[in-house]
Amino acid sequence: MESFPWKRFRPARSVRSVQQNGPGAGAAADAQPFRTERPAMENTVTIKDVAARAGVSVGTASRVLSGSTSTSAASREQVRAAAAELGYRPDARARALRSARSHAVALLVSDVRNPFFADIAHGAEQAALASSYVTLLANANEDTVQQDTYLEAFLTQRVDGIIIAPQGEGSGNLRDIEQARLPLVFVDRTVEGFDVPSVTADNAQGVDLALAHLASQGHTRIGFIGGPMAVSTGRARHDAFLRSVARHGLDDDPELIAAGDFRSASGGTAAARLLAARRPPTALLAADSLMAVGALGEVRRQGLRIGRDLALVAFDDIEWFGELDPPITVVAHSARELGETAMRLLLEVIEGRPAESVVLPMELVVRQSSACRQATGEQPSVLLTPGPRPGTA
Amino acid sequence: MESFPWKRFRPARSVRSVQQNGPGAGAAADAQPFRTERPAMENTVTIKDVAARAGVSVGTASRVLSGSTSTSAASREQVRAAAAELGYRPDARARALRSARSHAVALLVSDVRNPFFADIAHGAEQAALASSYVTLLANANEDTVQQDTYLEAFLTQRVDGIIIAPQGEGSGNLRDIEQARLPLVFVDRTVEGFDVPSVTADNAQGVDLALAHLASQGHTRIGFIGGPMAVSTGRARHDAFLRSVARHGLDDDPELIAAGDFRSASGGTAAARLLAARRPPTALLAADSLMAVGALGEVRRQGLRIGRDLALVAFDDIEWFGELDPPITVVAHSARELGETAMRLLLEVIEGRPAESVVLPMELVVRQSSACRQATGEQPSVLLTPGPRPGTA
DNA sequence: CGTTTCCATGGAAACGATTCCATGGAGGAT
DNA sequence: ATCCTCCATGGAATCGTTTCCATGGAAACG
Repeated sequence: MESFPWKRFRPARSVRSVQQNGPGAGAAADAQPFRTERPAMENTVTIKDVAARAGVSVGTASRVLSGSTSTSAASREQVRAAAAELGYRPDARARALRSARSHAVALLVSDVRNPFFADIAHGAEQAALASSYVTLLANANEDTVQQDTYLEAFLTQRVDGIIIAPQGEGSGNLRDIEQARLPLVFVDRTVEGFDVPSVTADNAQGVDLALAHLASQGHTRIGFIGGPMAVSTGRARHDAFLRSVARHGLDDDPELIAAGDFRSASGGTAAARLLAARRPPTALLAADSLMAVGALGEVRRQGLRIGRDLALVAFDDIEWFGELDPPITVVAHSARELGETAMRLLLEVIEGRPAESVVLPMELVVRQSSACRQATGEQPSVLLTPGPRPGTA
Repeated sequence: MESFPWKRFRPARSVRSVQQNGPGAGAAADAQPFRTERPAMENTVTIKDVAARAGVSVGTASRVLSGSTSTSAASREQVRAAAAELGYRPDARARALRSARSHAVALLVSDVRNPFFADIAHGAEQAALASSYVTLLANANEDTVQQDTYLEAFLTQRVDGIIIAPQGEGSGNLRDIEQARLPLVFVDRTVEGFDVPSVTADNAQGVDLALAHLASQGHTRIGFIGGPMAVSTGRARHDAFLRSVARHGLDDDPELIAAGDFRSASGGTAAARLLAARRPPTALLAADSLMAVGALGEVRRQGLRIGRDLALVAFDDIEWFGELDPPITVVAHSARELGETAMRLLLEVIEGRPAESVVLPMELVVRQSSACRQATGEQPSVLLTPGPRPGTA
């Protein structure tokens, strides 16, 4: 496989595919094959070809193309032209192999299908792109084993750095990464005992904002739909809830606490459990948006109306939360900003600059789901007014 | 940088990071730096080290580790042991460089934040993982330029294949990919004139299911919230709508058609436009889930009730669509299956096996948003019954 | 017992880039 | 004019792996 002339010519396609999604009948079963004899990409133009065409050495070609050391205007032009004509595309693998820099970073979230993480991913990805890094986005699927599988893959792919929303305790590979001093940043979640910069939300503040808001509406029995204790945000919000309940002098009935797994179904079951308590809550705080959606459905199924019979506040805002009926009050931080910041931190670490952890403040966005004042409870508070219909900030 | 003994020993961390997300005040400003003098991963164990430790040549070590040709039981054991002890992790880049196979595939969707694509991504990713391929997931952001940027990146990263939900017409890089015969699969969308296997939904059938359902409820004026015409699914659903309207003898008033961009906000404005028509529709069909959510909000803002005053059917099911108020009727295909199938196809193409395009059938899931019979119109149809409250399939 | 076959192995080439090193020439200073 | 400096360049080493080729020895076969 030398620099044969065939590299310059593109052979006409020899076989053709089938069935360009004809709007016809359902399942297609006939098998006109789509063939590719030579599986990988053929027709690769290497820097050697470019150099030959430009009439310079590969060294010079490389210098021009990676724009490092000084080159003459003449050869610069020659090489550029040759590269353009041949449609040269540098091989990132070869480049990375030699220069110990892949310009690829990895982002491992626990579930892309969770809009919160999708936003994080989006933010991080855009930030990476702006610095011309490629992002390998992967999905731990809320599963420690899969998390480890991907970390292993990132390690063998020799990415320049990793952003992770970690599951559980530090797995073996996570330790390896830290010890190998591969640039690593935690986003949204952290793991105890890891010496790694992180971007997180101020969970304590967020819980406090939510409870202060509900307390000011007269609620004293507030149910908490928490996240898994294996995740740092789950723990943090749970602990913050306890402290904040105490601070505001609310009922600290253990029956008012239920745990979910950050997915919508678990929010439903948790809500059911809370509502079945001997003295049910008059307001709910969900530690995550998807669980809030689940709770919303369950509450409605029980014939209660959120925003009238029961107040609901959720963590994490989502684009369409304002479109729900009723629009849901949230304590939120911009997930996109979380992702962007994490990527910024990672790139700084990669470039050897100092990076410090960031804690983003949370913000309360009042919508109609928490418009109801405490009414069903036993302490008859102020007369029930329609409540100031809050703008949908 | 030779095979020095330090490779075996992990130097103690020399500097420490800061601030493990103390729940303290919001913005952290003090700057105890987190330093990484040696940016890339240090401490890399190569196959040479493994070979040396096992007392064999690198050739033998490679043969054992990649398990290709025959090796003696003795050396196999030696090499395995040495690799394990040293914590050897093969360098995927070097491996790919030599063997022209990276075991990485790329998936380019138009917007991860759209739950539909998040599901596709999830399905594809899991399928890839099962065949031990890594997935580079990227986000075209509904933007042709960014799509091209990522395709360029994939090309230089020398991925083994690409799955894409393409934007617009075939961009330059997309053509290059086809001509280079790099394995390529379209998912959900296609591009005219490309000779590439695809996995799509049977849009014509889907539209027809929806309209048949609405027509059977007595609706004759059905508003269509379409997608962008620059996207194949947008065009396909639009055309199918026109045909299906004709087939069922419904009103084909051009005022009943509005176009959005597959994001929730555009669904709201489209709904507003439709409802402002001289003779407004009694039912809406949205070409995408997010636009349906937007429409839902707008309709409610106008004081109408979906499922009572106005029927709504949407394309693409989402986990929490059943949790909305009212639960939304959809014509759906499993997005996860779409992703899985696309990945299966891609892997087949990569391995040189024949692959044929797949058209997945769509299914109607009746929920309450379409429970209302036509009532506001002028032709007094059958007496208004409560309508068979359909199960939430 | 001699010859052929086959298998495991070591050494080296190759993959496609970057980077080091030596060199020749141009230009500036003396 | 001579020397020194510096810049552009070609050639070669290198990154970590796979794969080709040659070889030595054991097994099989006559």
